[in-house]
Amino acid sequence: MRMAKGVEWALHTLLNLDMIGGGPVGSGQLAEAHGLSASYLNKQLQQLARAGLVVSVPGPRGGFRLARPLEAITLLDVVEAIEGSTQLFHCTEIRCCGKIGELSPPPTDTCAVNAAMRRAEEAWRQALAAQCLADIRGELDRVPMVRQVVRTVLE
Amino acid sequence: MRMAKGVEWALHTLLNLDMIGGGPVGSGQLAEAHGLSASYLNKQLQQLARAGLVVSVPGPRGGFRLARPLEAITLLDVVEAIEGSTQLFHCTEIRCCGKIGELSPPPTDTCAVNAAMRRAEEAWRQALAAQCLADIRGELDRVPMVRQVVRTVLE
DNA sequence: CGATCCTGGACATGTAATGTCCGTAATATG
DNA sequence: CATATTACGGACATTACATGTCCAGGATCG
Repeated sequence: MRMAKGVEWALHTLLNLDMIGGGPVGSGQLAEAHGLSASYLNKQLQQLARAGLVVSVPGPRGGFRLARPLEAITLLDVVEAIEGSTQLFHCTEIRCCGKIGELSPPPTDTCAVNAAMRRAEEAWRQALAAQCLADIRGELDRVPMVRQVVRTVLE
Repeated sequence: MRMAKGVEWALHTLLNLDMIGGGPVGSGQLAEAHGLSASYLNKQLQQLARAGLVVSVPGPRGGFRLARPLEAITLLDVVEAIEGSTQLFHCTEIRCCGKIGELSPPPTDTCAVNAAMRRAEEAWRQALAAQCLADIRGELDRVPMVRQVVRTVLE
């Protein structure tokens, strides 16, 4: 049970896109900035584009730019864009299988185990939705050099 | 990003062990109850035993029994026993890699991205720890037949 | 027109969950 | 004591999915 690395890549890349300003940046440059695989990061950026978090610009001098300010992008937005779903627990209804399932009447309610796990995940989702990327940028800005280095690397 | 099925198996099996009462039940019977793979469920039960949630009894008429009442077993206990860890996000410190990493001074603080993700996961863990299996049993008991069927199947 | 860059699919690789098998140890029963 | 039953634990095969690569298209700028 482990989140895809693409989430980490996407979060740092979105923060870099913000620090550089408005112009689009190519996926190759964004990959070089953190030593990532260019073609694979490109896949993640396409998912961010489909989710409406970034805008893709084809052609020379093209690339990706933020679709909206970091204040309007939550951690949940990014996780769902990359992972596709934030559902950790998948109920397979084993209460309906085996001997117990055969002897039990077909259930009409939702599985109590499933419901309990979903309640916990909802707390996670809310905590993800309560934090936006601007909050993280605020922490980064307390460290000197960071913004300057990013601008140097991405021109 | 998906939780192991073993967590679902373990939760239902622990609930069954409670409904049957005190005597140990073999992993084969517990697997038949929900149509699960006997040898694989046995692995999960061994992990629950190592975590101290169940007690294993070798020999004929042996099996597994609860180590403590359901009031003292939380969802977090079970998830950690099966998954080994509840850490979803793994920071690979990509801020130290690539061109940005080379130009930046070695960081002394924890990565802000990592910190934010950990805050969200902590909310999840707390929600898991706030629910015990006795709560789920309470919901199950509102459905008729359940307890009776389990006792019939597991003798 | 040609170079650059995104798009999207196909494909290969690596890793972890899932599932099976078998030999060993422990213990209740006859 | 002998045997059957059960847990224990390692080795192995299978499957699913994340990761990574590659290539043929399409869009756009100069």
